[in-house]
Amino acid sequence: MPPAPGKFCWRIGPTPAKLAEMSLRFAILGLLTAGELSGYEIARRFEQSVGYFWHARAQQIYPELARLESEGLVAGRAVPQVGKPDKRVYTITARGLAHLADWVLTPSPLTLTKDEFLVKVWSYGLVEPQRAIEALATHRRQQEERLAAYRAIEAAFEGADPAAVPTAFLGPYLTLRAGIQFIEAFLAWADEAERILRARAASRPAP
Amino acid sequence: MPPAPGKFCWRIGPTPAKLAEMSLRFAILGLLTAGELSGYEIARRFEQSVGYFWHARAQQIYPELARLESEGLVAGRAVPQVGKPDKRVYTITARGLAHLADWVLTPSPLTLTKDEFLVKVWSYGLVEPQRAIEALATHRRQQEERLAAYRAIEAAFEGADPAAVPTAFLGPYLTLRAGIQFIEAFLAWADEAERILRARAASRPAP
DNA sequence: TAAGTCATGTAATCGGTTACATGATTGC
DNA sequence: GCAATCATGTAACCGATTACATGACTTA
Repeated sequence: MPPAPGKFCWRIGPTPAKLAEMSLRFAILGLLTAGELSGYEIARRFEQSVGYFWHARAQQIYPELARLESEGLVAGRAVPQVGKPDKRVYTITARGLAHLADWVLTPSPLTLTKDEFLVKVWSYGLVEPQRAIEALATHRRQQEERLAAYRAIEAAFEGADPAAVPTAFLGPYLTLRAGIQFIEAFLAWADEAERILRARAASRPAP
Repeated sequence: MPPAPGKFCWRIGPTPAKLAEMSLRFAILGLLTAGELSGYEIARRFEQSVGYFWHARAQQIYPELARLESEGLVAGRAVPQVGKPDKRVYTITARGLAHLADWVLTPSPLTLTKDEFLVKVWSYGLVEPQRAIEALATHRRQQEERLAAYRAIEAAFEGADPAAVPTAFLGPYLTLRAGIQFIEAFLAWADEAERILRARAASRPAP
């Protein structure tokens, strides 16, 4: 017997909230608009530029691809290989494309950020300013490395008029620019924070 | 019988990766450095400014407080109330404070963002520029609202020399500034994106 | 011979959400 | 009478991670 319906809510199937939040399938569909990819290749993309705003491990991708195929949103095809394991590559179907285009225009709630580093910054008052400055510099270096990687990708678009980027590259270009601008904002904030921490280190030397 | 140890890894207890990632307990400890709070009050804080970089629902907070207390990192105290349900308030202990101060200086990996909105932007090439512009504007409005809320909080610090903020408010001030600067970066990006989309809408009118 | 890449998966677990329960008080 | 606020929890579920398994080929 199914669980008894709640006092104020009778439902059949998954909750609307869940249906509205399944970004993984759309991230995969989005990647497939650029062409045929295997699960393995999709996993690689999530480690690169796309990783700035979404990520998934291989173990999540393979079952999701199978689900998408069973729903007719993607079509799989086995590809025999020599010297490498055989693979299965997927193409987005017309239905998949329509499904994605619908979803793209639906409003998104503000992202619920979970930033471990900022949780630490929240308690910077507890530690010696000099130690905080060092921790900040460590994090800054990581962000600078990522910025350099994104700038290298951006160079591929260089010279082209941003307004005339081929349609297939419009989304990738816009999200890349978002990534670059957010990292630059972090660096500007880090400068400000360091100035404040230095002033405190000077006025209250380590005990 | 416990599961047989793997080929390359014998372990006892939770994995190191998990131990290094439990930010919720430290977010709670961080909130308690400002003074005694109940689980309910902590949940409220996660809905406000702290929510910019961490969040948790009440159902997660109550068990975590119990765990923190059993580990001696916080101390709970029952408070009888009239006209309201009784509550239990928690104070951070000396051990909890030391534990938090240690963690604050450990390096953090770059945050693995999951931004549903940017997943949509990735596929903006699929839709009419005019529809994309509208979707962008909707999201922009939400960000502007949040910015206004943060600016109101910032006003409380106004006039004070940022370098001379009381130590207890240093972390909160720095994270608030981070939130403000990230939203401003989003707005600057949204301007750029809108310009690009407008240029495309003009050159290729709706079919 | 050890580590790394290509390629796809299963099993156990965990962190977090949704739904629900309870119950007094205050405001519309 | 209905909804909202204050206050604390349990149970079921799900999305995601960790660990592990397999196996051929390449590079140091």
